[in-house]
Amino acid sequence: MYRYPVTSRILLAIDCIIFGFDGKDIKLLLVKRNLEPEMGKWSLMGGFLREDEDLEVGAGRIIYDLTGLKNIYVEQLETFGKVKRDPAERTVSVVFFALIQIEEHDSEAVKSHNASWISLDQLPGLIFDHDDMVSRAIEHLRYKAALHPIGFELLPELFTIPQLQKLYEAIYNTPLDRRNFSRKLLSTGLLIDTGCKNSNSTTKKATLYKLDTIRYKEKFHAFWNFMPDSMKPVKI
Amino acid sequence: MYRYPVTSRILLAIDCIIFGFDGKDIKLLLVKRNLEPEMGKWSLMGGFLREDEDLEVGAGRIIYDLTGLKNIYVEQLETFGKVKRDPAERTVSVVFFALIQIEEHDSEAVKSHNASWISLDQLPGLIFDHDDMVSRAIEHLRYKAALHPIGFELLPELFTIPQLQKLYEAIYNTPLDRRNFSRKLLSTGLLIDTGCKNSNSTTKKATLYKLDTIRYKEKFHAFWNFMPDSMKPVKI
DNA sequence: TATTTATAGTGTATATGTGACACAATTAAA
DNA sequence: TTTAATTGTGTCACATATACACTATAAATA
Repeated sequence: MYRYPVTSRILLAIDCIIFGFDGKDIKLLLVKRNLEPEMGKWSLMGGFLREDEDLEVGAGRIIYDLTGLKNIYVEQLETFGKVKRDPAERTVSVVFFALIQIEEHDSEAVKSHNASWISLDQLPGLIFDHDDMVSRAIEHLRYKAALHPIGFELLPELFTIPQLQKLYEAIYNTPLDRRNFSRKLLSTGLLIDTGCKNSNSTTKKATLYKLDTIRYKEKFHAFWNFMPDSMKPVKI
Repeated sequence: MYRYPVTSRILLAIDCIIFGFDGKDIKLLLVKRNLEPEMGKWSLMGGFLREDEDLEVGAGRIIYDLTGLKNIYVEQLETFGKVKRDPAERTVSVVFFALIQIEEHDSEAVKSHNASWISLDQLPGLIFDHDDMVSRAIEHLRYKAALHPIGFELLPELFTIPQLQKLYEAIYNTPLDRRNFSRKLLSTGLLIDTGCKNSNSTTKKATLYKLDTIRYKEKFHAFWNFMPDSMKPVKI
């Protein structure tokens, strides 16, 4: 078989930005790096692409390894390839963006990888260009959440409207009007009233909804302009 | 210096999707491939990433080589990495998305590369997964043009509102109402009336505008919801 | 048992933006 | 000078967004 007459072949890494929401804060799953260089410092969860592996498969493997979860929301974000980004050797990193339901993760696996959930406002400095990757991912989260109903990916299967509101307030770091938020959300037709009530609450119990997964797919592009203009994503 | 103990290093390609607009149709700059495999077939313009080269620099080099243009609108689109995407050898391709002013390109350079401008509705089948790359790029163009004022990148420095309208009609493949289009455009405050008139027209001459580049940067995120909902990007 | 406190749920008036549509103005060719 | 093609501007009805106030529920407490 023909092989290209080009000398330089490059190491390909995959790094994963894994978002979760604990009901109050948006969090990232970060690990203490267990290999040189920069061993012991905080970084994104990553790994090297295998020869027999598609990119998304590699990302799925890395995420499964750390969280025990499959079939979650993952998209490719951007590829970082500055010549000097990794001091050891030239490495190009394809960065993936994942949203998970934080309750579902396998805490044993997380512990064994020396990983932790860390709030966005308490992020430590990360190795290499991982800070840039995170900035880009937060920008993308804000962008995408204003246009498409991806917020649900961060919530449990059953959720209340106040929970959803707290999520959006966390994403955009801004208070929202309860009444307008509720009306706008319900008008999307994406929520199904389960009839049940939230039992956690100490006062009036909120209605539990679930996502209408059929309409979710239909309406994935019809969620535009969900956030007010003043909240439109701006680089941070 | 430390080097990672991983065996597989991979060939990294860059492919560029270059859009132009001739006043009537959106066009892509495609080349007849001059190396094996698939020599002689249509493909995107591409090349291999050099060892000493950042990704964007590589993309800039490839685009400059073909068009003679620098400082144009380029963004990274997506990285394609299916194991079998290139039959010769595993190659991961980082795809870039470029918008150029079609009048400005160096037609000698284009000719010497066996390249042609081809309308979106007359695209030939392309090699490998380049068709997928193009689909993704068209989707991205529609998405982005509805949210950000990038259409200007495809027009000459001086342009008329009817020209701009034809551009958006071409992007979304739909007729738009002249009056509403004009009102919406002017309300962005991005256009500066040059006082001049278009001389090409055979009937009433349209006013020539130029882009307010300062407001362009300020308003890059404030262009949301520009297209009607019915035109929101849908996968093709 | 009544009251208090915290949170959830619904309604309305006003302003703003959008889409549909009609008419006047300009230019060159017939 | 009439005609045909294209550009520029105005208006009305309707939908949507925002700001804001009141009612309902549940648990703790007086």
